Amino acid sequence: MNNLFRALGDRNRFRIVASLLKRKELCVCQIHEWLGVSGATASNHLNALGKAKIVKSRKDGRWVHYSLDQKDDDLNILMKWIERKISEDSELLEDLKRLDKVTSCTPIELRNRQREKQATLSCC
Amino acid sequence: MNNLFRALGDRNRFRIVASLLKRKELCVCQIHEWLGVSGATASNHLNALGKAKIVKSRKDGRWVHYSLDQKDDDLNILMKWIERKISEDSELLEDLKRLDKVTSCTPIELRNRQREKQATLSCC
DNA sequence: ATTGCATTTAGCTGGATGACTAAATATAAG
DNA sequence: CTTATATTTAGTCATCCAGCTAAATGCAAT
Repeated sequence: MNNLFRALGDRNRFRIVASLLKRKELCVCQIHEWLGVSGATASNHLNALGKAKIVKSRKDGRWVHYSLDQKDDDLNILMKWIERKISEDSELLEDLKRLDKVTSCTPIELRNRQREKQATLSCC
Repeated sequence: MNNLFRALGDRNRFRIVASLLKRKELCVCQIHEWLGVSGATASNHLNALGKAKIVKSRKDGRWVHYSLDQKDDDLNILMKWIERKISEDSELLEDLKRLDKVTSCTPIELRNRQREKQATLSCC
């Protein structure tokens, strides 16, 4: 029981949950970039959240996308509670704004753009 | 925000919260006895929960009684959620049964009984 | 005042854990 | 097949923290 709270008690893991409440699905490299920690550390945190049944993963080529695991109804209620608290937390909201910058110019999209516009040589 | 969860993430602090959901008010020595940790450790955990605004204390002579701080409505909602989860957690329920043994023969009551029945010399 | 008990504070220690880098694995693209 | 990239795993290190004991504080009863 307390393991759930332990998983949510780490600042960066909590930020991950907050980001997934906002963006539904994020890959490891996006989270790694947003948190400002190494990819390995991001991966470890996501693994910890997975063991706590808070998130689930989906493999897509060489990327692994994580999202909130919504199988448990009680946990969904808790997540709603957290979501509401976040909406009152200006510091965290500010933090989450920076998430947009990461997701608007993600490695995936970057690669796609590069592939599409290879001839024109335009880049973000 | 995550500090709340961090406070709840420790096994013994979570047990304290569970005990206070069940018994409304407990003194340090009762918690110390039930948790099976030193009085100093119990005191430290209660202090940590106090800083997280989860519990409040009331001084009564040489004893300090702790109870859930119910000033924050959002926190009350979370506590209700926790209470419901506890009611489904057989291991923790079993754990809480042992709390009755402590509270039914607490230092306070023990002292009172000793004082009252000093002549008869009967004791639990 | 002195003694005794409840609690807190201070100081210490071992274990847990979050961070890193490097190496291993997996997959996609050339 | 080779190279490049994403992720995970392994190993290391520094820090945090829960536990302890001992000492200090606060209170009440003798």
